[in-house]
Amino acid sequence: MNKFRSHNCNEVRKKDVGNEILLAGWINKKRDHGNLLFIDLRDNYGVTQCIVEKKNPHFRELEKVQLETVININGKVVHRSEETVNKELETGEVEVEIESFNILGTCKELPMPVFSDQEYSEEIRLKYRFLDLRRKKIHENIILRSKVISFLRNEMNKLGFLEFQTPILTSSSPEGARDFLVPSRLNPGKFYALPQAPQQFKQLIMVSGFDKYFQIAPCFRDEDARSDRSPGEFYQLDLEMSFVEQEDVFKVVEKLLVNTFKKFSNKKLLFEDFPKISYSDALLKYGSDKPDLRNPLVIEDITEIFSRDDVSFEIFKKLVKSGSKVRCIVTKNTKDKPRSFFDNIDKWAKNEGASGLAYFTIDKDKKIVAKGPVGKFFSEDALKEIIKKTKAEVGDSIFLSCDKQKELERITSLARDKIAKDLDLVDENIFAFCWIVDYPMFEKDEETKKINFSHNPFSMPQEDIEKINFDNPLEILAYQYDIVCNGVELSSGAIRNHVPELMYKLFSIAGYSKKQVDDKFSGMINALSYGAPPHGGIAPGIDRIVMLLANEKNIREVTMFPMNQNAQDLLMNAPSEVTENQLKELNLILKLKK
RNA sequence: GGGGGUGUAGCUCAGUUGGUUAGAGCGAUCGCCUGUCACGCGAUAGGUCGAGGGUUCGAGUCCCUUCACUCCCGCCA
Repeated sequence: MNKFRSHNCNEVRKKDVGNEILLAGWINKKRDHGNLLFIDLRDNYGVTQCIVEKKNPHFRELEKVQLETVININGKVVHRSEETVNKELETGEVEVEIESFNILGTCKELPMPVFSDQEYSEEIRLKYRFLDLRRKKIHENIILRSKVISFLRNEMNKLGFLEFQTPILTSSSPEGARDFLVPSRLNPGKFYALPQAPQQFKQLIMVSGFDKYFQIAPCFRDEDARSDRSPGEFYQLDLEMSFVEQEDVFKVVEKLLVNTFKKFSNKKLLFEDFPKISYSDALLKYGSDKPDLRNPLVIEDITEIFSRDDVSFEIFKKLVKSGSKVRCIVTKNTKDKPRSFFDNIDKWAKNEGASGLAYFTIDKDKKIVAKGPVGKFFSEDALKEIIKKTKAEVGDSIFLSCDKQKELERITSLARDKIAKDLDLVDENIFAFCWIVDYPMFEKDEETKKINFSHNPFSMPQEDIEKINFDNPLEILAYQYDIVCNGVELSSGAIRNHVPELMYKLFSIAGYSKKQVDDKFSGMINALSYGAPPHGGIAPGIDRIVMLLANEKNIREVTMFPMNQNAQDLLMNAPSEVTENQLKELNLILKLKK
């Protein structure tokens, strides 16, 4: 037995009654009855109630000890009387009669309470993260994170994947996010970049013949934060496999995620075989490439209805003539919803920058009619056509929006969420996974009209090289895929392009010369010329997986030491200024914007 | 870079139409209390109302500027 403790704070049970024990931990809570003092002692494992009476010579001293002071006590384990058993506590049938104690770590007046369910500002939580992390919920989240990572690592090992580390100081790449740069002392004027992902390294590992690789990989991207996106750094379960097709990757990852989510959550999985939705379908049916499939609402395109002569909705008809589209969302059996339900949604849409959401409800007397402000614009035949197209029924309502495709996707996607929320259609108690597949290789920047890679420039186009129509680059689809769960993008992956000539060709479409490709991707393009196996992989985001499992809406709740929105670490005071000498060694001169 | 929200005691918050000395709970300090588990009771201390400027006889409250935190857009192969 060591000098601090014989048991942890969640171990003592009835069987220990009568024994002298040593406990160590933080003072979670005191209840001082004047002649009787209760002390809840807390550690990583739990809480044990300790008790001391006035006759004990240490009583006065213990009464004065601050909360969150670290002490150890020795004392005798005793039964609690039946009325005083605490069922909330695993150790609640017993308590420890303190005989003596030591203060191991004193505690000043707390800037924020530890034992409290109150919420605190991020600022104080991050500044005193070590206190925040003592609190039950986040403490458990971080433990969950550890367990999830161990589990993933173990599963990967079982599947025959080898874990390798890849460099943290590497080279800047032209595609993708902004890099974090590190100046090189030995190479004046040159910079390393922190890896945005070990993308090129994992491909090199495949070219090196290792067959199956994984890593719990830190990734660094200098982009602005969101609630589900830490500034600076995050972790991926990075994996890559040789001699695989898309389906082989799917099989591995699907099973891995199903096992993980079943093990660490009680929520139901809506699909154990993840549905595969093409990128273009996703944008049509959900307005987004990260649809929340818990939401049953689906968007339908009914543009063609507005070229009919028996539809007199002139505003939409005019817009359609000039290239806009009309899409709609059908809500089941909403004919008895009050006017305010519809008007609120219309008002909400206007607030979101749309021109509003038109709506009508399908009803039937002798014939099918549309009720609502725009109902009168549709003939019975037109309504029948809409019903056929959207599978709507009498009693359903239809919300319509008309705009240019991109804006229309944006607003219908938001409307889908909003309407589902108002109608309470989303079951919070399930996980709905899906694959988004068939991403286009390229996209057009609407402003510059330039063709860019839409996702990963190293992805393999789907056609045979000879059949690819390079004159229509926007039509080229790639073996590129995402996993989405409950509307959260969890991973991105691809079958990689391992053919150098094809790589040069694709980069040339995005405006890179052969020389630029050779310069920027020298390691990889060179490696591909010396016997590269076909290979592919994916990289599920660990922080987001844990966020979903912990039922949290913010990534900082599952990150031990996160930075704030301005990418500052308030605890360690980073980033910070450096000395003149450090700058000089690095051949740097600061020229700050005023 | 842009838009929204928030900012009052150590912490969480209230503060009316602009009106006397800015309040509560928790925490801290002191006192009382032998069965609590959010113990209870009493008292005390604790405030640049984020900062600066303006309007006004008078500003926590209205206006302008600015800062911090946060959410969103842009960005995130």
